[in-house]
Amino acid sequence: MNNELQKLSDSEWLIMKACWISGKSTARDIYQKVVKKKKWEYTTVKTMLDRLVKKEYLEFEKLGNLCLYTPCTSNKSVTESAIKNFMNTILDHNFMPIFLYFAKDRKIPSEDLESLKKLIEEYDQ
Amino acid sequence: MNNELQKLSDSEWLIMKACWISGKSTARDIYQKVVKKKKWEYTTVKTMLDRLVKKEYLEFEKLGNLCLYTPCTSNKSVTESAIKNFMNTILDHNFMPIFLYFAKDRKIPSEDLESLKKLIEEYDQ
DNA sequence: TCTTGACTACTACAAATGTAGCAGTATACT
DNA sequence: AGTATACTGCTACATTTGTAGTAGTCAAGA
Repeated sequence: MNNELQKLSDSEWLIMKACWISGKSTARDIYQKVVKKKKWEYTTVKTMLDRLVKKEYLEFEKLGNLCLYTPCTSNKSVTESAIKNFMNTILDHNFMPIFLYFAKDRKIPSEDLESLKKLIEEYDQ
Repeated sequence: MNNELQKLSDSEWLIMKACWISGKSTARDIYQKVVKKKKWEYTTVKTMLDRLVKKEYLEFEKLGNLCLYTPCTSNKSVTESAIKNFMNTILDHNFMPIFLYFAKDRKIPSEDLESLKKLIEEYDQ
């Protein structure tokens, strides 16, 4: 479900990540997480939260005079459609450039390598 | 070099792909390729070409009254930085979601699988 | 040479995005 | 109770993106 969501901008991704980590949170909570990465004003974060509600990535709720925001999309499914879109519009379903990038990236945790090998085995039989 | 280029939008990607395939081309050439995928007006394509010149992805040249556009960026390097940005802002350098997506995608050409295996071998020694 | 069509240069305009500011109200401290 | 704070709701405004339209010019055919 939740299929036809509008795309997220890079900035909105940053906000959503904080929301997914925190679960139901006040604007200030999210602000405090996010400001460590980006020097945004509180109201900037607030604006983006409200836009994410409008885009139906977050649910909105009031507790007294506080605004609470809760993710109503999962990180997993949103990430998946981001990948799908990326493979579609940028890479034309060609995985090689990613694999090359992966292979060149010397910072890869070796568990990733292991998982990948396992996936290939499975896929391969 | 050519490092700090502005990001391309999805639509601009479509145009750039046509440009990379065609090399130096007139606006009409590009339009004819692109219109098969997107029902854009000629002037829409023209506008995007001009924006891509401004963004320094294309070089501009006149031949008589014709406008010629030539890529001055390589598909490879632009793709690479798109991947970099994607890994950065969306996936936090975690390759697993891509691999999972790859593994689930039953339409993968088996050469891709082979190449991936080879890459892993190399990386793994 | 007049007309028609192709091309370009320039302009347009709404929606999305980045980035807040401000005024008003609710709270909490003195 | 009065004052300083914290929050919210609303507004703002420049830039980027999507998507053209139009007027003027050049070239080719009648």
